[in-house]
Amino acid sequence: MTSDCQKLSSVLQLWDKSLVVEGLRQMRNTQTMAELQLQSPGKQPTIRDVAELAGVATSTVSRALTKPGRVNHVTRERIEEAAAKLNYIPSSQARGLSSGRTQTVAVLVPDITNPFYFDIIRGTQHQLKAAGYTQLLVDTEESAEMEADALQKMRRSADGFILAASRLTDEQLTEAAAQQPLVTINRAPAIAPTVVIDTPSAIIQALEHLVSLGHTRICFVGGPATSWSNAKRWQAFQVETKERELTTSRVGPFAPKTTSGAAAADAAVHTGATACIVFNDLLAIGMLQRLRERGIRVPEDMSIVGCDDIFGADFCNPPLTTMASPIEQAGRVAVSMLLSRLNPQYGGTSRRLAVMPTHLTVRASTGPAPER
Amino acid sequence: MTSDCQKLSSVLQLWDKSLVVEGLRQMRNTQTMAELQLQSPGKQPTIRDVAELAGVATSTVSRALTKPGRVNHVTRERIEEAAAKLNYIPSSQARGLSSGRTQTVAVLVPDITNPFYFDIIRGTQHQLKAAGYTQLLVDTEESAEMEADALQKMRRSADGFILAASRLTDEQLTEAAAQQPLVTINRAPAIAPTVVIDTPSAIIQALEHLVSLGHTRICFVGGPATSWSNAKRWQAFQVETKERELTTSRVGPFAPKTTSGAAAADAAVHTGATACIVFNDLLAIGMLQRLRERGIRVPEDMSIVGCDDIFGADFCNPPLTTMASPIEQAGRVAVSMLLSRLNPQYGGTSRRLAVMPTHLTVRASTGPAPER
DNA sequence: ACAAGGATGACAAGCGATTGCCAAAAATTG
DNA sequence: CAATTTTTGGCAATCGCTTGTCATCCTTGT
Repeated sequence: MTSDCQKLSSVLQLWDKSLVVEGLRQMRNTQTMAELQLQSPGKQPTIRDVAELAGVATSTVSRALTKPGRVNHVTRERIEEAAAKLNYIPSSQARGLSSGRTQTVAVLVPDITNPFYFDIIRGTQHQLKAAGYTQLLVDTEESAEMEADALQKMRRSADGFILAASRLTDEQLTEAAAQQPLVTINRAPAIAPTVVIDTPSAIIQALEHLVSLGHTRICFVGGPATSWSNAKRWQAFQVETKERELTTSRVGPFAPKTTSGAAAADAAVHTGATACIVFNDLLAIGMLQRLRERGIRVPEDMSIVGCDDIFGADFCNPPLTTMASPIEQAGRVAVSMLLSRLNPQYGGTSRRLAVMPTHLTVRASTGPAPER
Repeated sequence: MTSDCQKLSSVLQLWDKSLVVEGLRQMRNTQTMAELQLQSPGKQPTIRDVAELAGVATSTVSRALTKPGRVNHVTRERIEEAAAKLNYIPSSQARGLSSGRTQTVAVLVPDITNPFYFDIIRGTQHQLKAAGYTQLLVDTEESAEMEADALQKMRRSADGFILAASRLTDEQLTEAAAQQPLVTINRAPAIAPTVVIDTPSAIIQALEHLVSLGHTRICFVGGPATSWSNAKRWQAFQVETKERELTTSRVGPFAPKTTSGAAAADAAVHTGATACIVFNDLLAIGMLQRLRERGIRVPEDMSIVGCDDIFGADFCNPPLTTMASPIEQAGRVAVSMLLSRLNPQYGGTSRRLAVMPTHLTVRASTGPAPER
């Protein structure tokens, strides 16, 4: 992959002249440590080792460590001490095998590189870790097939699933929800509990904002055809623009990536609209770039409203007016909905639907409609 | 979290008037399906079910599915057919228990929300999936302690580790490397195999670029104190600026976030430098914002060079000149280095060091030095 | 046609935990 | 102080799969 020796040595020289020597020295170290490890037979301490050291049965160790109260206070301390001394960590594999639960939740997102999902991932990650669960991140690459596949393949290895912006059909989703506990994000009309982001209401806010700036010809720049939120946003857009007697147009579908922005911008300009409501910020940012290239000024000639308020929306040029919502929190709520289903004993009232509020964040990409 | 009923219903109305009904209907569906499932005793088909259906022993099923060639061609087909019919998925738990390998690799990054790591994550994810491994993402929140902790806690559940920009001390790292297979990214002087991004050479390119633009007073804006790459970049900066007899200054350390950009910008301006080489793009973008607020023009009054070429570097204002490198590829290479260690049979020559090339991407944040 | 050898598949012993069941010990009660 | 209840901790059976060992069967060579 990289041309090696020559480049390497010059680089090393610059970085750390003693690297190679250092490496060798430490190599030797390892050797020694590895040997030390091999003295003890099975490398990792098992529950048996702990039991032996503490002078109890393995079952007692297991209970001491998982069922507080089931074991005498003082015995437990002795066990914990032994466990600590051996640096014992229970094998999640073995634990999962016998208990049937993996303490793992899989989070499926259409595209890891989309900053929108970053926030969701961060939210789920936090919440899951707090509950002692492990998160399994899966990138489904915008493909319903991969999504269904992952759902199948991992049904044994995850206790539950969180589907962000699922691309599955309603039937697939219903079926999947019957097979395993799952919570969706931004996908409401399904059997599964859902966290939705209230973008329709955001659309209203955006439209009012644009109307107040004097815009009358507004274009809806659509996202992926299979996206449920896209459909809902379009629906809200239609209803609201009709009420307000605005002239509308629609272009798309476009992939939710900055690279699709060029085509989207050109199409939008072609409609003659003076303002666009764009499926998401990624696309909107791409449009901004293209409009700038074409010499179309934002917001003087064209106003742009994005959606999601992702990383970057505040520092692009011009900064993007966008429909913001607590995405990270959506992730957290999704997790707690899922966990309350997985552990009905703890979980309080497990809701079937959570609606995350949205608000319009006005920045510099929207302005008064151009005079005609 | 959200005010419920009222808002909910209004939202539902807008979205899907039949949602509730729909929900109930599907609820019933599930009930039925769940019942169906309960008819078969153990819910998920096991290897035994497959063996029975195919008329062979479980061991044969196991071999047919994992050791191609060990089982007769025709028997295998029969088994595969049976497995497919039952929709059998082996339990990774059980498999791991007996085989001792989890087919899982943990990737530790200091901050999931940093776009730099996004690319790494994407790279590792791809490569791991291709090799049939599962990726476990861990956010260590820039903390050496959490990192060490995760390394301990997960040593049973992961076959190997990839540490991106590890915050561990050399001793900790050496110890960790002795305990389990691990590959580091951007952390060379350690026992473990490493993928480094050749930023020192990028620093040279950046300096040459700035010099060619007439800059003589250059400021190094430092990142986290515990960051190895930061140290190396500073080192390269020092060496190269001395050779070129430039006037230098250094500010920092700053957290690698846009929010730290304000302080960084103010400090940099205070040094009187006309150009900055900034630890990373995140910080640089933050500085850009602050400089703009303060009316300091970029690049007319001050040139800025970032590092990493992250998402956003191309559309911030002005677009950022930055030291780019194939980050995603770095992730991929790290994975293949790790896997070649985990599976010595396949793996070819397992390198101990891979150096990723860098190049300067010049955009609009650098320009001629201001006249004095 | 028979012995040697390789291919094939079954048996059974784990892997490291959990957990139902039960007996011994301790605490409570009358 | 005996009887009863409650704790406490051990035994052993699983969980679902892998793998070492070994018997069987089918090829071959002679």
